[in-house]
Amino acid sequence: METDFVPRIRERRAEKRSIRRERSQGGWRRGAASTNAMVRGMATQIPARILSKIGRRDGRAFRVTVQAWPATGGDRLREVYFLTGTTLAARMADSPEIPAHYDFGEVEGRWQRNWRDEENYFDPASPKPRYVIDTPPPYPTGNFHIGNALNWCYIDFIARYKRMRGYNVMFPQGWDCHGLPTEVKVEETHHITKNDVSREEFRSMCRELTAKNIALMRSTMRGLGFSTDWSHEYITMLPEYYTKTQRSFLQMFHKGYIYQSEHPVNFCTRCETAIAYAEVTYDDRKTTLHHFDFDGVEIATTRPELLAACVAVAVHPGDERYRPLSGRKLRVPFFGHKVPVIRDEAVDPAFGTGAVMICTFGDKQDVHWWKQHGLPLRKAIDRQGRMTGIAKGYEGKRVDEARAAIVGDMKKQGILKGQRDLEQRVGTCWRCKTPIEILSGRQWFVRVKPDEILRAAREITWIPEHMLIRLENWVTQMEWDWCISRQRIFATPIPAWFCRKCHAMILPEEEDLPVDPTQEQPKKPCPSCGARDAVGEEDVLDTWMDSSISVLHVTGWDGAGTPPFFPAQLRPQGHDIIRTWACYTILRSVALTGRKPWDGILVNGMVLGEDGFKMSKSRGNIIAPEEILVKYGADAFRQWGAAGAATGSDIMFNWNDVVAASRFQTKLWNIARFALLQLDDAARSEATPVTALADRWLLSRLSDTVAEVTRAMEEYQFDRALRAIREFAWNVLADEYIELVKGRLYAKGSGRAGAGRALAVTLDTLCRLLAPFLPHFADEVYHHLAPGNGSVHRQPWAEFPFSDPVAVRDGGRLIRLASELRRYKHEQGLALNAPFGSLTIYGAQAIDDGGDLGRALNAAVEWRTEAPRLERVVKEVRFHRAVVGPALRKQAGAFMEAVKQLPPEQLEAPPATLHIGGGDVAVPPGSFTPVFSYRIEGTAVDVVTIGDAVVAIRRAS
RNA sequence: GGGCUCGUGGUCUAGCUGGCUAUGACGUCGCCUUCACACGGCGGAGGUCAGGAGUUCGAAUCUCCUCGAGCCCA
Repeated sequence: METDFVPRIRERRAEKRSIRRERSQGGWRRGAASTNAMVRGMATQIPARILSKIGRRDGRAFRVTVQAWPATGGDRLREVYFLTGTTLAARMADSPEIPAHYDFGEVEGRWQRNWRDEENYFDPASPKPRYVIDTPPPYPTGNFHIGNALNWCYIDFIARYKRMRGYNVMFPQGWDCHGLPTEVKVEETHHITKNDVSREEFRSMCRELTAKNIALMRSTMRGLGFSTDWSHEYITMLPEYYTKTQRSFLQMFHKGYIYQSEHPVNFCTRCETAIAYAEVTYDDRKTTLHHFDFDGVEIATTRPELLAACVAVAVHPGDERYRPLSGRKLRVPFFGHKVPVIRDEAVDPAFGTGAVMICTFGDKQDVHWWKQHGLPLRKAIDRQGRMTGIAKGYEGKRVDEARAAIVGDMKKQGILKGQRDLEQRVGTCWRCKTPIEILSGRQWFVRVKPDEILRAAREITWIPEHMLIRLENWVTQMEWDWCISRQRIFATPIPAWFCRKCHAMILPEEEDLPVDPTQEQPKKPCPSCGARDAVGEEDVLDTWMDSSISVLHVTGWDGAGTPPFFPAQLRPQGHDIIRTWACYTILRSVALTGRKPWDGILVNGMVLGEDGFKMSKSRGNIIAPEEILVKYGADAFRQWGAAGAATGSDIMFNWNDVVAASRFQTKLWNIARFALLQLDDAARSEATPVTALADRWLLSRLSDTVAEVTRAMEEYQFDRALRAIREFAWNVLADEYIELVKGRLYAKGSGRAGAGRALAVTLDTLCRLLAPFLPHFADEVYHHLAPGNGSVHRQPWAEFPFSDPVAVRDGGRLIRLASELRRYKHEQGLALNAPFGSLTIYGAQAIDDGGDLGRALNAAVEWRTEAPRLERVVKEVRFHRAVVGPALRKQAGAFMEAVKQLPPEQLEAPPATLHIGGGDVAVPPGSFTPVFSYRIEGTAVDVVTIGDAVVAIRRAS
């Protein structure tokens, strides 16, 4: 039976590959037939997939890890079975307290239930230094997407780190509720349009949907293990918050920041609302370019129906054809008004006839010219998409009807010169695909004062630094003020009325807020004429008006002056919204408090799909955080977030990195498990001295790691921090140290206590370093390590000054000897634990390793300081360019050539000067070292050179 | 069209103020059932550092140009 159970090695390797492949593809399938058959031989009721097997050919002990599906159905289980005799007996592990396998689902769920929200609350009364984070309030779509998740990982790393460093941390969570997407979703789900129900009813439907979506996103955030301060949650659609939005509006109005003006906006004539640029989608459509005679000048246009709105004709300043037109006025066909000819660089002389008509407004370029040249405004299209009174003869016609009619009339009059097809990108309403019109209306604006914004922006620390340039460029080239009015419903109402009698503006008092002017009348009569009949402003505020006071809100703004916790310490956000959220927040903070909003801003990159493009529904490259959580868990995801890319650069999602993270976690678990199983009373006692070389070497390396990780955390370089931890845990601790001292630990001799102590200290420190990144894992291990101490997240940050230069130097040699001799042994075809005979190590200094090397290699080791009786031959020369270059400059190349030509004895004892190119040159000390090889005559001894040591190996027969 | 960023083995990535044999992961190939871990260990192959020019004793790194990609904005 047992022999059946041990497949031949080659088969197992293939099986291992296939298991990996399946795992990387994400799901487990029922195993290959052969595997199943073997398992069925053991326990027929359990369909299972063998993951790994350990056994002994002639012994009794087999261990089999299988993936099993319980007979009752439900989730698959992963368990370890021990084969005793011919039956499978299910057992968890050899230690009941420390399971052999780390079950991330179970552990993460358990800790998330154990952690209490109160542990993360900001304490306003605390004497600790403050660390207030201006967390971004996401739009409650119901999906907390992977880009958010990355950003929140960064925030959580910082929050957890700063708490351990003794800060009073505020990690609030907001929700930026208002906006069109929710309105549209509500219309879809209720099968209505917003005009079918009252404003208030519509708003309440939106609020209901938003609340549902917030709940969904909260649960994803909890699943990722974020240490959010839920006592500082804010929701912009609630009166508590939007009262502040309205208050800020009034204050900015009174300070002269806010004004009204006529301005063009994108408008969907079917939905009868203005829409933002972000809501315009572009379609490639075929249109017709009409050439016609415009008072003697041939003009090409796709929109002849806008002739009534024509306010100028533009030509390129260098276009010779139109030089005579300069300064002239032209008469508009059909409508008779006269328009100037203007010259502008932006006109493409090669397009159409090189002369274009500027209409208010045919496209964005028209708006630009209109603004730049101070042209008059002629409205030819109304909000329903019909021609207005100025389009005499076409009044009341729809745009497309008017176009057909006017083209017909051009033909009749003989001014139509030609037509051709044109591929054109047309801006359309993202929702109904109606081509958008640019219409002018009365809008509210916030005055943008570039100097004010720049001054504050430059007082803020930008990480990475170059992100400030984006803001600077944007602010200095902004042509228009910020339009803050929207013609929508689900948003903060603009708190203003207009007197029906004298049209004066009526504003509420701050203490009367919040108000909805469409639902209520002002408390006081019109200040100009005393009338009591006012019409409420129907426009609402841009949602950036809500979110750009998030920092004021969380720092405790009550409308009077500077808030108590202002400015915040950190604003984390994406670079896609530097020009909006970051810019507007700075503008508003300066306007309302006169100060910068935060000490620093940490800009995270975008998450790109596996194909390298921004994730989007249309590309189908979206990966939801939940998918990763289910397959690999929160801690693996968080590791991906930390290590996937340098802070601030875009990060391409790839499953490999998540898999690598999860493997590191497994490795860490096994390291921790090993260490925990070694811990006895001596190891736990602070009084146990650490004296052995290897142990002191480990602690020195640990100390360096703590310093490096701390430095990286202070600079928000999470990839560097995690890399340092991985390097230490995997290479230094597991591969080098543990392999070296295992023998000492198993031997139960006198040196055991020191190694145990070193392991205990290291594991404790490692838990603290890991806590910000792998909060569940770190708490799990810490709980096993120090059961009475509570959560690792309540512990202070790792601090471990341990400087032992001798241990670093000699320990490094020892480690190198161990690893190179292990490799040598392997190359000789020996199993690594096979007897290795006796070694004599010749070195300049004796190293007291306490017998570690001998045990690790299973060899008798003798250390000698005298020179070996061997022939030494100089093999090559190694140059130290950092010494050679600065000392010799241009002669460096020639110098190195000359050194290579020296006889061996001079390489060992360099001359003071060298003759190069007709002159003597001083040999810089330390500019090169000879590399030796050794030979021996006559005896059956292998010789290996490792660094400056020579090892003579007398193999066991 | 403008701004910003980026281009490093098959794939992803580190490399900041120029100086060891260009880092690591995944993949790949070979060897190893080792008492924490086969989700492991050891080893190998695989690189014109996008291309070109310049500065320098020395360039993945600094400068300029070209090509390509991404993001944001017109």
